[in-house]
Amino acid sequence: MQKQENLSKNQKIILDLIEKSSGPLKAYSILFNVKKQGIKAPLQVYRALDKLIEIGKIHKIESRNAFVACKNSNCQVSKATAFSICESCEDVTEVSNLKLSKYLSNFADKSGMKYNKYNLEFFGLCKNCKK
Amino acid sequence: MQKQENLSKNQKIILDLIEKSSGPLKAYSILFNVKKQGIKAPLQVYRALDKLIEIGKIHKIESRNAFVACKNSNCQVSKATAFSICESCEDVTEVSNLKLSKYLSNFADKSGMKYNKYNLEFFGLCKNCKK
DNA sequence: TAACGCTGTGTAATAATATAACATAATTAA
DNA sequence: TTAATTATGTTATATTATTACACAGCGTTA
Ligand SMILES: [Zn+2]
Ligand SMILES: [Zn+2]
Ligand SMILES: [Zn+2]
Ligand SMILES: [Zn+2]
Repeated sequence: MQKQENLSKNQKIILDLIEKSSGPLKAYSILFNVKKQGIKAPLQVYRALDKLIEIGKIHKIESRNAFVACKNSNCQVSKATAFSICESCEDVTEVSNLKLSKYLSNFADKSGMKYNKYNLEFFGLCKNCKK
Repeated sequence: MQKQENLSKNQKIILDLIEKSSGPLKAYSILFNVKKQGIKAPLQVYRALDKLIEIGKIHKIESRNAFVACKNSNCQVSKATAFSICESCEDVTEVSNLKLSKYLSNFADKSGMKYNKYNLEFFGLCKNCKK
């Protein structure tokens, strides 16, 4: 895994912001929040996001167009991601369940396709919201 | 399940187009293709898409912002979807595997979340592309 | 019939998300 | 030290999706 020390300036700024956030952040909200640190254009944000995704430091929540820090310590799983998303408060938690990831990583159907990556999003109501 | 006869004019036009397509369609490509049938504005397309998704006739491929017809006959599974996506040719196939859907529908982790829906996207190379 | 709720339509404007194109600097590899 | 690779900065633009408002059609029901 690439060390954080190897990240570029913009990548560090943006990873730092995402890691400190309590929930998923959207690209333009990230942009807004890093303007004071000299990042002025969407592309600067998207480029950093792309890199951070590539090295597994963050993940994109596809159904929300939002980005979260990886919560699996020393994550190797940018290619095998699962999240649970509360449809009421929009809280997102990264699911880390070894049985699930093994099951999905080994999944094969009759299509003859070779999978090298998956993304799973569960939806429902979190503990708080289902009260 | 709602029958196609109950669909509105715009909904029928758009479902028909998606069902006849060999792959996922994007919203503005749909718009372009139904202009001759009197559908002129993005919102008309998105409204029909929303309804068709709601009743399970189509699904959205979240990672691609594209829409496909449901291939599970008499589909009740708009709340439990799985797709395999070829990263080379962008071909998309709906995975229908009873074991998988049971496994995921019953999945529960320690988070205390009650899931009522999931979406799973597998990525890889299809038969043709991995040659 | 009239009032109402509900679903769908039409239209214009705009918001939100993401990328293309081009120029340059910094870092790494050969 | 040349070349290749990676990152940056900037402007413009493309793509995806929603807000807001006006109105039409249909079934319920008062
Ligand atoms: Zn992770
Ligand atoms: Zn919640
Ligand atoms: Zn389906
Ligand atoms: Zn392919």
